[in-house]
Amino acid sequence: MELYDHKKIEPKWQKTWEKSGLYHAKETKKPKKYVLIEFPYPSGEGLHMGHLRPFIAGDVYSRFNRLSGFETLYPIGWDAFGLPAENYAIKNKVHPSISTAKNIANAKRQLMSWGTSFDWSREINTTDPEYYKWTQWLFLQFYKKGLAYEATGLINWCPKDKTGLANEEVVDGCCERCGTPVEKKELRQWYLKITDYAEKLLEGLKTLNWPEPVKIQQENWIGKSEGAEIEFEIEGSNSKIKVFTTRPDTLFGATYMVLAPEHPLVEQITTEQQKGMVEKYVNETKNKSELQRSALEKEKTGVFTGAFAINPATKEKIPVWIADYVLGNYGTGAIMAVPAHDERDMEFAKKYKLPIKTVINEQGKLIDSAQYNDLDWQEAKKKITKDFGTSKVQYKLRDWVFSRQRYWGEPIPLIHCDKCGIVAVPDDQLPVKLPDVKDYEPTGTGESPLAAIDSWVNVKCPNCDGAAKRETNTMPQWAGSSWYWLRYTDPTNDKKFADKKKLKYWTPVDVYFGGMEHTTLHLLYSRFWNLFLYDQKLVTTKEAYARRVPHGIVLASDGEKMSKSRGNVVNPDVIVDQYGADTLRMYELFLGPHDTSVSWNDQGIMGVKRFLDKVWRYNQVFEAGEENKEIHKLIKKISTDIEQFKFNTAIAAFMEFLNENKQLSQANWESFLILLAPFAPHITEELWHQLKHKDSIHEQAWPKFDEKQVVNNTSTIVIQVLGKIRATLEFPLHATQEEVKEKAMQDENVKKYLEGKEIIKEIFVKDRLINFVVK
RNA sequence: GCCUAGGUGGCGGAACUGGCAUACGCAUGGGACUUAAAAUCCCAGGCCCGCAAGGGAUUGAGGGUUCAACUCCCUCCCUAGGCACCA
Repeated sequence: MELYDHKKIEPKWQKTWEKSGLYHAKETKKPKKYVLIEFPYPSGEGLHMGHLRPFIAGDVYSRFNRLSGFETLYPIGWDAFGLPAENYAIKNKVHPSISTAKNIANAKRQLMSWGTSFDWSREINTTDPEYYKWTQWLFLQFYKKGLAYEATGLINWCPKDKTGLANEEVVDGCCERCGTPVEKKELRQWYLKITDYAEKLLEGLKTLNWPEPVKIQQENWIGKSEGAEIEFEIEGSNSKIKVFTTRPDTLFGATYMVLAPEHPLVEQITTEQQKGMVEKYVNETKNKSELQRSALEKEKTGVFTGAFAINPATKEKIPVWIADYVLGNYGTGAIMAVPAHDERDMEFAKKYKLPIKTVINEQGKLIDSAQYNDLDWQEAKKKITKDFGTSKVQYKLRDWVFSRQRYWGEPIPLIHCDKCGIVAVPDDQLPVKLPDVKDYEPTGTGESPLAAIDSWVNVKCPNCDGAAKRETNTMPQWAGSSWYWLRYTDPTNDKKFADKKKLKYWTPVDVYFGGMEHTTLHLLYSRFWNLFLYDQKLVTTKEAYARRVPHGIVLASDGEKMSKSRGNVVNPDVIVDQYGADTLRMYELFLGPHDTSVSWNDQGIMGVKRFLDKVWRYNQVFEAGEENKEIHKLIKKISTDIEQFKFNTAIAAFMEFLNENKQLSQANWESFLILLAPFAPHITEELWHQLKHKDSIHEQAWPKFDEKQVVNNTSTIVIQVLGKIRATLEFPLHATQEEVKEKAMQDENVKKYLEGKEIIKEIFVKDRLINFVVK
């Protein structure tokens, strides 16, 4: 008997499928399914086990839907702009487009070798000018609606390398490459006004079929809070300090104020005497990250400015401090501190011996608050807001820094003209192509390497024809991924980013597989783009992704993250070579539940390999037996498990079925193979053809089950005495309490525990158990 | 620090809406086949006591609710993801 030779059979079918265009999606009369995975970044190391998880899950789901009669779109592309390619270019003087093309070819080979059913006819690449033309065009729509604006912002700055650094390149506050302590540098930046969409982003969440934790995390990230803005006068100054507070009802308990060190009033109000200390403190915090500032919870620090404000309620003089636990970019950058009712304020007040005044009692009623005494705090919140301030809704969400001082990104398609100001590049001049450069080295000024290319920078103003300069910032990597699923519906259109009819057929994405780590950034950013485009009537659905299926990361066998430096990376190529793609696919799914992180370990892979060998042998010696009702249970189990993305238990069910059913009818066996086809597409296709079929197994109809065949006709009932199991007995389905009790009483072991006891209570759960409570 | 999730045999994991904890797989032990090995097939145990029948304990730790808790509640410990320039 011939053994299953994956090295021969798998590539054979991969070629056949590619040639026949089996997985190409078309706009048809059939109902559609749009299955999406987060498109990969083509790194030099190739795809790893982490990519396998969502890609195979998406593949199984897509194949299942095709078999179930849906026109199914499962597209793929490359999110290819980004930091590693640029850093590689600096080091090795290789143009990023060359290293990227090489990496894409390798990753594509890997994806093919896994037997994935991507529609390669729709492949896209964010670094392709035909693609980023539309990324630029879409950016201009934001710009034209006033949702893109310029402002200064702080970047990480390495004073030795004279270059800006990404957060990832900063290790323990120092430059990753040279170890120099990183400073902050103020630079001109472009922002997208995502905060304008805070409310819509929140509203939309309610309509989505997403896991609750993902929704909650986005909700908390947006961080809506309702409160009041209150102004405090400064003694001996015309300026006022404006604060935002969610608890205006505690105004009478505000015993001091705190400004963020970067607050614009700091310089103005600091007294001569305190000046030295304040400046020192401001400089120290400048180079702390926000994380450090809020993490150093235990050691809160601050300095007194020497100035006093007037509490508008009590008219008392209260000191104004600065402290880095107040952040400049949240609220107004200043707080009224109420130590009695806020933990952080309390800690700070204790440390610096500031007064603490309780204004709300245990029943939630106001005390020591003049005419508001005895009011419930919620009632008081309304009244005090009205009397001393204005009500205000505040979000934690901040506007999105949309520029990078780097080469390998989409140029921002704007032109600076002395006469006309900022002018958008006209549509017919898009794309603004990235020029070829010889040097990727940083300019030393913090500007993008593009700024050094005079021939590219100097242009005529599209408005007045006068001398003008191009914007030299590029977009962040997020840009290309903020709309890519729309392009898949119409990837070669050169008139529009996508045809509306095609958008209408395919969108929204039905299921989006992706990592938990993308919850608050990519997932929120791309929802924002879609909501905006919907308002511009450019797309046909409000929300981009109807359903989100997060997955856990694949850890190494030591439970740590796979990484080159730890030397624990498992290369999928090796597994494909040794065991075959079908084994790799099934083992990866069998490792554990889709949404939790799993540890890869090579040992268990033999179990799956043995199972597939068993399937192979079963087919070789196949002799038709009798119809078996067990297949109905299996069809139901596999169908519901795939729909719930419980792939590991589906595979267990396949194994159990084959262990227990040594004989099957021809029809039952063929059903089994079709059920298995989404998981192990190669071996099932081969066996299907061995059974003398001419067409592909992946074009068959998903088997149906008969609900009547699924139910058992007996039930195993557990007999408990005082909650402890003393026997398990078989009964016909739906046995009554009397029947169960009667038989249970005859059981020797049960008798032993009932002897001499009085039954004071019986709990009976139909077809499950009976519990005798005795005294 | 803040937001989100998780902790079950030697290992990966299963368990409906509170109702037989440990399905399935790995590893382990025994047996069959074989000159032998591999492959394959069959069986077993899982922590403690017992030859066995059986009994007891057990789902990160401690407490609570319940006839009944992996599941619900409280406190604590540990791990993972995110924290806005990695994507």
